[in-house]
Amino acid sequence: MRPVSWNSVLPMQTDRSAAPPTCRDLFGRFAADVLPADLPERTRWRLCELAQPVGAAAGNALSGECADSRLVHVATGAARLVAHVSQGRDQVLSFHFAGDVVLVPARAAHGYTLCALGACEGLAFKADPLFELVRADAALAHALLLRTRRALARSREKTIALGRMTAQERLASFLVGMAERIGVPGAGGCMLDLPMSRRDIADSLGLTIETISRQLGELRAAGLLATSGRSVVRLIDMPALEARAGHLAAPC
Amino acid sequence: MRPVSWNSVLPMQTDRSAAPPTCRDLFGRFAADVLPADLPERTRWRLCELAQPVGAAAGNALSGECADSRLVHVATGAARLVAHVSQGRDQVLSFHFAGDVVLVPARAAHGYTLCALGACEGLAFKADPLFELVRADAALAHALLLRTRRALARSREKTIALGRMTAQERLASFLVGMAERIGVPGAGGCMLDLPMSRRDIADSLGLTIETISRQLGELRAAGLLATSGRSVVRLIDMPALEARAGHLAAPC
DNA sequence: CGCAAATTTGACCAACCTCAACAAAGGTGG
DNA sequence: CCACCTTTGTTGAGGTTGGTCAAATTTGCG
Repeated sequence: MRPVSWNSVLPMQTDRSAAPPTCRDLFGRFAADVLPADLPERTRWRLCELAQPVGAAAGNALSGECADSRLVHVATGAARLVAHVSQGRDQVLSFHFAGDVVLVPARAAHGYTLCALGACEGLAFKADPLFELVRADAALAHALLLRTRRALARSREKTIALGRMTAQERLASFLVGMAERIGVPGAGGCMLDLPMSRRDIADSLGLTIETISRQLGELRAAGLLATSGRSVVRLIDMPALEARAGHLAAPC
Repeated sequence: MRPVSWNSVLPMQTDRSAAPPTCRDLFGRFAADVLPADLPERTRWRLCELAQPVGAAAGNALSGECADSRLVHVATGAARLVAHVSQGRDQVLSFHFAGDVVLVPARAAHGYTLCALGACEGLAFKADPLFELVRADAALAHALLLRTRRALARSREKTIALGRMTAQERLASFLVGMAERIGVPGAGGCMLDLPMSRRDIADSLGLTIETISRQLGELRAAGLLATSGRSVVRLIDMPALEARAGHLAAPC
């Protein structure tokens, strides 16, 4: 039972050199993930000009607090979008994995940072010129609109969790959500290798690390899941977890 | 689902006032608020075909729990988007006023309802055919993307409030936000005429009506605001309110 | 003016936070 | 490969914020 190490796979190795991936590599991934197939060459070129490769090691900012808002495509690794409320009070707004696109707001009523969980790299675009470009291409606009709608839906789910759920419901809801995104179904339950720490989970669910730990313990005691090491969780009874997550039963 | 013609009249119950707005009126408002000026006539026509007038009196559903998600343009009045967690546990996701556009999700892990606060009317579009249309028009897509980005930003602010703020900070933050949207600046402070009840505010901030009442009392005692009747609030000291809302000071 | 609904207030309670000590994990260097 | 050590996570005791229940009060409509 040796947990798979995230970091062993991640170190950025393009091909021959030890150099970080070229903008070209990253742009290829970005294009494959989000750009429509029939995007005009001219627009593609403009996008490539706007793209800035970003990368960071565990815990560091991919795209720090910034005067203008940005859109970041995560190519490898995982990241968290954090809002800084005040000294020692952070709120994780969302987690992101390879293939995701994140809108990182400019500093406003609060500061925002996109932080790497483990090594992470991607492409950043300044929002203003990007959305100016988008204005001219319906397919691109449609693609970004779809992503933004999905982000909105996730954000609303989080609002529901933080506003009206108990600690246990929030954690169950978090685990079910992660299972959908990065879970590996297998015999005896869905395997999760969580790239984020207890603190990240706590800051995401509006709780403390102690509460996360205790609630995990309760779910373990109830036989709904098993843990192994820091990051591996096996979800044994998904239906029961979904029930505790306060999910509606099948529509009437 | 009934086809709608240019001349059809709003299917609303009573109209003591002379002229209830026709679908034409509503579409005109919608077009003025969100459609780009140079939208092709053909697209405009298709949109008009998709539009369904909706309206409700205080407390009633404008667009109830539904099998498919919808986009609603609020023409007059105000509304709240509510998620139903379980019997007696509701979470208000957002408030909307005349001119706003709301994405009402289909029933999924939770049920969603768009409810009128006071009399409210608008136009609803089924999301799927609408976003199919959007695919062909960059300007329209751009307009909706902008609205969706704004909704995402608001949703994130709410996440921050619910996750990491105290009751008083949440209320201050709510009041500051409402002041920006529907406040009327005047001598001696910004006047707010809140269309929502204490319960709505509580369900929006993840608190109870009692806590809202108590915190309002504290802010009143601190001289930051004055209340008059159920719905009128005068924000006397905005800077102090913003400070209590946990807003960052001016950028460094 | 009368009344039902909304709001305010008070007393008490519990979920979750805080603080502190302890245990496990997993990386490092011998 | 193992001992060490730092970081991360777990567990326990006690405090606080905000929830719950109940009653008094206000509001604004008819």
